[in-house]
Amino acid sequence: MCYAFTMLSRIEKLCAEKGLKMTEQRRTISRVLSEATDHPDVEEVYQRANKIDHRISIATVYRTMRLLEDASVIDRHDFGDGRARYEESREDHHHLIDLNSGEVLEFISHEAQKLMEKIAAQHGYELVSQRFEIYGVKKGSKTPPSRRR
Amino acid sequence: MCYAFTMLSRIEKLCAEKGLKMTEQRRTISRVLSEATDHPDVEEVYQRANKIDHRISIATVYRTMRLLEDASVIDRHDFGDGRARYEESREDHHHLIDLNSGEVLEFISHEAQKLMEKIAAQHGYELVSQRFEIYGVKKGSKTPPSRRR
DNA sequence: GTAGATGCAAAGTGTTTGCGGGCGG
DNA sequence: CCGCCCGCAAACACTTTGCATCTAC
Repeated sequence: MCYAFTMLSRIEKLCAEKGLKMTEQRRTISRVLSEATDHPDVEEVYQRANKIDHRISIATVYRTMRLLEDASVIDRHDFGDGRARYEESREDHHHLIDLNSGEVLEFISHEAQKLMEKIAAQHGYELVSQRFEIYGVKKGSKTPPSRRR
Repeated sequence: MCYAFTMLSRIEKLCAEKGLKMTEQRRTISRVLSEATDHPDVEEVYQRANKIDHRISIATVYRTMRLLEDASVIDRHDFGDGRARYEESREDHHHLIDLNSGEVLEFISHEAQKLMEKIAAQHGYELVSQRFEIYGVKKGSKTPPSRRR
């Protein structure tokens, strides 16, 4: 239940580190993000934040998302639909995108992690980030439709 | 040496299949694409095509890229810089993106391929496409800089 | 009190599209 | 010659930004 506490400590840590102000808008957006279990886009975050506090503009959402992303508090993803999707940062998980429903499933694969590091090393590179995404349709379903914005 | 032949046969096959016209513009764009060894974006393809035949507009490049992509003649990628990058379709290779130079290295990994199929299957999905990308910096180099458009 | 945050609307970017004219089959 | 294709410019979707105002510290 200590969502609020958990979330605040994380954000406050960020603000302390970077000397940022903890405004009402940032608090609201942070709350929305820490309560989300999906991968909302900016518009969606904006809608949810607006329900809580309608004095919030989409420009602020964009600015705050970038802020939190730069601080590594959230991760930005691009699942191929032309806009950014976000989630609180966590380690070691990847995504399986259902091309029919747009639903995003998460999975963990240590194998993948090790494989990436190995390949990076083989090429003389240091792994900074990676993308390991699977796009598929439920077994037995028909149309492997055309994605796209 | 038979670049033109190889390329034409591919495109002509596509045109035959889909009943499309082989216009001068499409021929030029196809030639540019089959000669490329990198992963040009639309602007770059446009520049190269324009050098060969300046009666070509960027709108046509966009339309042709989509056409070829839909026909699975080329693959579209998104390496996180906000625009689409293309290459002739080939199987089983993935990308390592140098975050400092933007350079894209290719590598093959059967392990990755098998891993993806396994994971998709485990979740009851049929693998349609995947993304296996490594973003890194050369070992020993400093700034793991900020990407972004 | 002041640096930094916000809201608003305008500007940017990459991409798509409606339309009249042009060209390949 | 007919229908698909092209160039042009306007429209789009998402994101960023300049400026005046407001607010957390």
